[in-house]
Amino acid sequence: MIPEPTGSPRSEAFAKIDPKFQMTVRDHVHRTLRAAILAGRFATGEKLNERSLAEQFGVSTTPIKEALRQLETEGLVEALPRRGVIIRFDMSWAEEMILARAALESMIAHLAAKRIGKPAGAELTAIADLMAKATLSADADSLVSLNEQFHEHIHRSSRCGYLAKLIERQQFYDASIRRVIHMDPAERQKALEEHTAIAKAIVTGDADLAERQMRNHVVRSGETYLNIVFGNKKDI
Amino acid sequence: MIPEPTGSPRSEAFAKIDPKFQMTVRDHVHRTLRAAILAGRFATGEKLNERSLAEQFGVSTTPIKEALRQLETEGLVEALPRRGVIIRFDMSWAEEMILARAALESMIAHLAAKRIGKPAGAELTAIADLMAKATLSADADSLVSLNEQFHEHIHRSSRCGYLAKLIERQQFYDASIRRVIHMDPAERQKALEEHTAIAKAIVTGDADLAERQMRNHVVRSGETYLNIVFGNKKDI
DNA sequence: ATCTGAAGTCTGGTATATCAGATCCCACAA
DNA sequence: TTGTGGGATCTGATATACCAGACTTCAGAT
Repeated sequence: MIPEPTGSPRSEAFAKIDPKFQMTVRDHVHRTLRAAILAGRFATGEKLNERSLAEQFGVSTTPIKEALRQLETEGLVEALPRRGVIIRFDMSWAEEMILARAALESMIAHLAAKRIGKPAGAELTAIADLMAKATLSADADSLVSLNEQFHEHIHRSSRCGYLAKLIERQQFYDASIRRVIHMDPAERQKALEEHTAIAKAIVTGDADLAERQMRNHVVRSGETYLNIVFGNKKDI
Repeated sequence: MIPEPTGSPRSEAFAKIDPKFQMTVRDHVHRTLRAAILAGRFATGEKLNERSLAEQFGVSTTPIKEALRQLETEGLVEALPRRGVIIRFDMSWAEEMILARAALESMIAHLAAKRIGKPAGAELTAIADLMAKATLSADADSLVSLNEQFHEHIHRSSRCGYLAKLIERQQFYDASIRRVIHMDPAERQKALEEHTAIAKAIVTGDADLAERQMRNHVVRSGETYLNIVFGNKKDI
């Protein structure tokens, strides 16, 4: 994610830092609350109090309000005008987030298969090869990182900025949970097979196949995450 | 969209008004800005000034900031910390919104085909029949309304709240533009055929067919809208 | 003429104040 | 006991104040 310098005059020039990296209070609140919600630390329907949150974070209500507005647009909380916001997240919501990601990620895989070039295709294959190695050596940390690179590379190859952004918001598990999933040898092997197949389909330009395989991959692995996060309970 | 009373004691009882209907300043600003952006009244990369917007709307900057936060999460503007927000919308963004909607709407059609019951299926068929009548009589206004009902009904039948919400945000054209599109007899006929086919696939429970047809419908009609809004110019 | 950098200005980020709708409580009447 | 209603309280919505980072400008140096 390091931005490339736009025609650096000297080879020793440093890359510009991306303004996005700067942290503001509202972003911190947003990320923290989002993580807490997705971790199930609030019950669906639970009310959030702006003043109380402001006090807990040790800030004023202004950045809290802005963070809540973002969560609202993401669909994780619901705003009842003049009454406050309530949590809107449970297992069924997570299931739908998986479906949304499956739909979008498969669409982007389809486009990537159509639009990827020779060099980018080679890179994708290279990432898949590294995944194969990491799977053999049971290197969970590398797998988590490679997984990210893999999907990120496909996003870039599709040249779809909007879709890529949209997909980012459909993730309800974080890196620590991803690490857990990669500890299981069977799961590791399954994921590798899927990734390899997806890479092959994309590189060979088989858009429809890439789409189907990506969708199945996201749904299947998503269900695995679902079981980890919600502990197999199919209640409610 | 009238909420049904939860066990009204008297048949004469009034239905509760949905709190969502209440309008707040930030919602008004949000909708207005969103419509303006989608109507192409700002150039991509153009900077928005909070104080200037506040003055134009005749309000303080607080609701403006909140509205901008929502637009940011929707992906229509980009926030550069401590530097402001810039517009992020052009034809390619609109194209991706169509693809997103196609992906999500087809996923929801798939689920609706699996989950719809007898009575809801009959209602869907009824809506399709009304569409046929309105198409024959060239009633553009009814078609716009029925179109909304049609998709809304499928959303409800899929029992997917999150996906339905997500889809709502992928619309870059408003009712007035929809009316324009329904003025064209050829387009009207094409849309009717697609709607009829989708309804049939859903009612008969053919999930995969419903999915494919919905996707093609959204992409095709989306391209028509694209041509109207961006006037066929394939530049940039 | 070009570059540097210090001062001034602009503008987003945060804190605080105020208002009004929503909710809660409890006395009082039927 | 149950239900009504008025007032106290809570809390979200909005306005305003203030600070600090970002940008602009321009004088002075090279």
